[in-house]
Amino acid sequence: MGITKSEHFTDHQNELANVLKALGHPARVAIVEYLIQHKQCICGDIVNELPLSQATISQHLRELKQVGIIQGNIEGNSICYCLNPQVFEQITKFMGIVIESVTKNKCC
Amino acid sequence: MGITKSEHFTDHQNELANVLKALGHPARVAIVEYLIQHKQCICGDIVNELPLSQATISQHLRELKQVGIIQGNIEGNSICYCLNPQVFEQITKFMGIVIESVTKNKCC
DNA sequence: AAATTATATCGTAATATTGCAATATAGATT
DNA sequence: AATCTATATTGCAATATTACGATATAATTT
Repeated sequence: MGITKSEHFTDHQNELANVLKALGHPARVAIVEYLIQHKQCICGDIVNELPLSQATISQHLRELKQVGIIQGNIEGNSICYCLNPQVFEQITKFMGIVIESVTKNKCC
Repeated sequence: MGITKSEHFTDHQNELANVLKALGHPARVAIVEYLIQHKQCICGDIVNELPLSQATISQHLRELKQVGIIQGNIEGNSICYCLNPQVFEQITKFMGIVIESVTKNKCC
């Protein structure tokens, strides 16, 4: 099929999965890492950095933006993108719960 | 195309992306959450929990196992799965770096 | 206003993912 | 050893993702 049965899962599960899926591509990890180092970017910066076409980079930026990982502000001619901390706090919170749970219990 | 150009990215970027992609599906988030609560599971437990077929659940478990999110130990007839903390520490480390970076710099 | 610069969108091809029925495998029980 | 129980694998259809050339849009500069 290829269609995820989102309706069977909780909002929380769907939202978290969407954010993690958006981060689940090396180009998008690379974009986030670029933003960690350079604080901000325009689309052209990433086009120069990664061996992907402008159209593809624009698409990856849109995906990151759609789930709130980055935000874009119009700045004259171009659009300035930067990281949105809230989403990462959500992810870290989830990971923290997992780690806490796991360290308490030995595996079978 | 549909093919990710992994060869253009670093091992670290590919590995992290693979783990996050594996977590990027609500059914697999649900499986992890089940493991947080119940410490361990066999395939049949998840089949009873989620409205997906046994074949589909088995496939999701395999994906989680492939990237090291869970580990499975043969226990007689069935296979006992549980969470592997190392992978989550890796993710949390990455998220921590992002959050530290972002809180230091205002967005454009 | 024409040209330039920067980004987004459209259309399309190739590949990947999701999901399930059917079947295979393997240990446990009778 | 035949049956049962638990899980994995195979094959397939439907849908999603990835990537890019071509083109559209919109602000900037000449």
